Amino acid sequence: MPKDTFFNLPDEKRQRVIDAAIDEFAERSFHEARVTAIAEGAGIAMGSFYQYFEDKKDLFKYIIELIVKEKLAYINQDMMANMQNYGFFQLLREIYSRGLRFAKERPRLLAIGLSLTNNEALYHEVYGDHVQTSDDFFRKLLAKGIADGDLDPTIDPILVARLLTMLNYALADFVYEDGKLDLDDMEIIDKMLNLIENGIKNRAAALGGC
Amino acid sequence: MPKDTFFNLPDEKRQRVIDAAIDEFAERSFHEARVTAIAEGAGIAMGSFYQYFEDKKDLFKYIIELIVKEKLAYINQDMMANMQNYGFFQLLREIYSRGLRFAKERPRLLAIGLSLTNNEALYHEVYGDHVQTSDDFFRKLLAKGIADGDLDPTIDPILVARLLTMLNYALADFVYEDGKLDLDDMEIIDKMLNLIENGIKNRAAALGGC
Amino acid sequence: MPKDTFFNLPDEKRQRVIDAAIDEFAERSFHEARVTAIAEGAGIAMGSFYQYFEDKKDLFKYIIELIVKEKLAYINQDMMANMQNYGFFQLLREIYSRGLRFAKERPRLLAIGLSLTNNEALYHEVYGDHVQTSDDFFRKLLAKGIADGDLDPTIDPILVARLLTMLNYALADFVYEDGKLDLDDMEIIDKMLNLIENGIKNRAAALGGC
Amino acid sequence: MPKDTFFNLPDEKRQRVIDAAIDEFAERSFHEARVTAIAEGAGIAMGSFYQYFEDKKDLFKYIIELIVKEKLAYINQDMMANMQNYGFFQLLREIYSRGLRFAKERPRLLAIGLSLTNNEALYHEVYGDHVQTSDDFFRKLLAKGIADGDLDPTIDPILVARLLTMLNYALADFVYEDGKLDLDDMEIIDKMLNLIENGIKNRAAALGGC
DNA sequence: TATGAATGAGGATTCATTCAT
DNA sequence: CATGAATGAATCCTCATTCAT
Repeated sequence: MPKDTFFNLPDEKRQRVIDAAIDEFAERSFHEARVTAIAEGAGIAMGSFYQYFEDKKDLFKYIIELIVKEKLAYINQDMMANMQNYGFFQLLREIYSRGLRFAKERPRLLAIGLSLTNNEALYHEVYGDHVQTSDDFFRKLLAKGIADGDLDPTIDPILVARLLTMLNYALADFVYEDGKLDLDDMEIIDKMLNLIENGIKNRAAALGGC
Repeated sequence: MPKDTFFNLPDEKRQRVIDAAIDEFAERSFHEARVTAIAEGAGIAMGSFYQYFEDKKDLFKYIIELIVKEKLAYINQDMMANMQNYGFFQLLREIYSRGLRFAKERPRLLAIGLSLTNNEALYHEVYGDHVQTSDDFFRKLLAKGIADGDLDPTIDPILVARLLTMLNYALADFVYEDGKLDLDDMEIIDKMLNLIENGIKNRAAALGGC
Repeated sequence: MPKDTFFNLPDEKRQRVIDAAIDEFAERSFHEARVTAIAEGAGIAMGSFYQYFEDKKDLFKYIIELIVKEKLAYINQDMMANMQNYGFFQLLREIYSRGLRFAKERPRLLAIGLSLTNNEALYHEVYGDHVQTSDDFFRKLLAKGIADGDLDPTIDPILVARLLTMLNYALADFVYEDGKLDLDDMEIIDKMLNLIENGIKNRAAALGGC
Repeated sequence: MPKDTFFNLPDEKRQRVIDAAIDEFAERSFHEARVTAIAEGAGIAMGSFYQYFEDKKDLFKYIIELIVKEKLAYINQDMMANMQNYGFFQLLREIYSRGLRFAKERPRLLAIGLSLTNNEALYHEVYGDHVQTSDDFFRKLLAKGIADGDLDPTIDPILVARLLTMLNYALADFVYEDGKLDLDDMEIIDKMLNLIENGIKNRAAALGGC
């Protein structure tokens, strides 16, 4: 947790530090990121850095926290608060499209987040054990979907929750790789939702006799 | 490419070096990994390391090569060679189950591989541009599946190929997180294949009138 | 170019660093010179060295720059500015005597300069291509001497310029070898100038019949 | 002094070692020269090197010895043995032209020799104190020249001997810098001898009334 | 609180020389 | 004698963090 001195900083200066940190952490892994580069990027003295933060990790955790907050801001809070009024696929579509927008509009934040997922030790240090997983959220969503009769009741919610999480990352990755895919955003999402809904089996053939 | 001196080493010693390297690279990213730790872990002098390898990257590339070879050894070469005799889902099941076995039996190798996918610069240095992607493979498989009438011909093969790749990673991740899931291997795979095949929609309800 | 931190140092400390560097570079070639020895000699931490300089070469270039400046300070700027008022041999005498004084008073600086002339690669890195050679200067001087009628117009200015440069080095060498010669400075110079002027032929005999 | 094992080597192999050493020492200073490069260049094992030589310096001294011998071979022994039959300038011309030929035909040997002159410590270790100087030789030559009436008896033989030595180096340098001068060899030498003989003063003017 | 210099613990790499076979 | 692997001291350089003002 940053020191009080950091929060007492004039907004503009505090923001400069945050921006410099995001720049550096987006570019390099936590270990490779250099405190000097951040201080220089923010236009503050090295010594000041340690007036504001315990150490490099302290800043990093703070940045991750900001990213999580920012990510949440992308979610349609209103819709989430009134989940019960929406169908499962409607909600899923909303979640994915907001996630994709975040990825496109905040690519550096996304990069930092992704890099964190690849450093298990650091990940646990940042999130502790109460790993507020995206899995948890999807599990609830799935439970609701089954209860509402939208979903096949025989699916394994734990497995599917994980897959939905992974597919969310997959979407982000498409963006991160910058346009490997030539579809516009909603088209990708709708195709993906269709797959999730119906799978890839050639149903026409299978249902031929129907 | 390691120097001849390395390949002339007695098997036991060479293996010690490889093991020490795998230990270190599984634990830390390429940048964080310490040559000293590897040398110490292998019980050789620092100087010896540089008799065997050009530099740290030289060793790393070699280890990656070993991992790729090892991974290939897990694949059912016979089945792949006779692809045309098998159905799409049969092949996919085989691929996933072999991949999962590799992940369970060689978790450290998997970890190194995953960490490499997160360092784009290094990744390209190791693989060059001829990156024989898993995507490519799945695209061919999908084309065959559509041609054979196994798959819905309206799916987007590029998107689906990517999703199949991601799901493969997802499987590995389950294992890497060590038993978060309480299903046995084939059960996971079959459930996953079922989802891929049929999606998660409540078909019973939908087809009620049929 | 040293970093600002170096120039912001208290004079005394900065001078200590410079002295330690001169000591080391006078004793050992650029490659042999040890940064640690310089840091230790200056009483600073290894890390500080790299706060002041980019790297070893950065310091070396700076020292060379100082030497050049110092050498220039030995030259009679006034006389050089008013070259046209002096005869060729008068100017040459001045140049040689000033050069000799520099060599005697700053032997370590001389040693560094001489050692640089023996590392062609480094030399070019330090001076680039605009190598303001001593040859160039002597060529101009010779042209003037011929125009003024002081010099035999049939001499080859390029060759002679080079020889005058070499003789300048020869003078420095006498000094560097510490008193191999028992003449006092001006006597050496006058003898040398006499040789340059008249050669070593026994003119008395040759002109006997005149 | 190389060990007996070295001298017992088949000629061809011994020569390979010598050539490899000359290559390396011509390219890099003594300190920078790598024993490994020499061993590799000669096609011998590292261990063998130390069967032949005490250490790197041992080989270096030996190479210097060879160079001195080779240099002597360039001198017209016959003429030197019968010095008394030749005039001073005749002998000087011979010495310089032979020296120049050596420089042109054995540039790598020359390079090694020159580099040695720039490492005083090493120089003394190689030659000890009995520095068989070229100076000594020229002094004798000058004494003879004066006795014969060829030279101005008022010159300082010690100074002039040194200058003649330096001019010899100057010649070598011209060659080493590869054709900075567009004169053919004998022309350079004759011009140089003329300068040494007569100096550069405009004698025509001075002797106008004669 | 701000500053920026000082510190020193690493870490990669080189290479002469020794050693075991 | 030949071989070539083994060794480890030396050296440059980086950078998080501390300190003094």
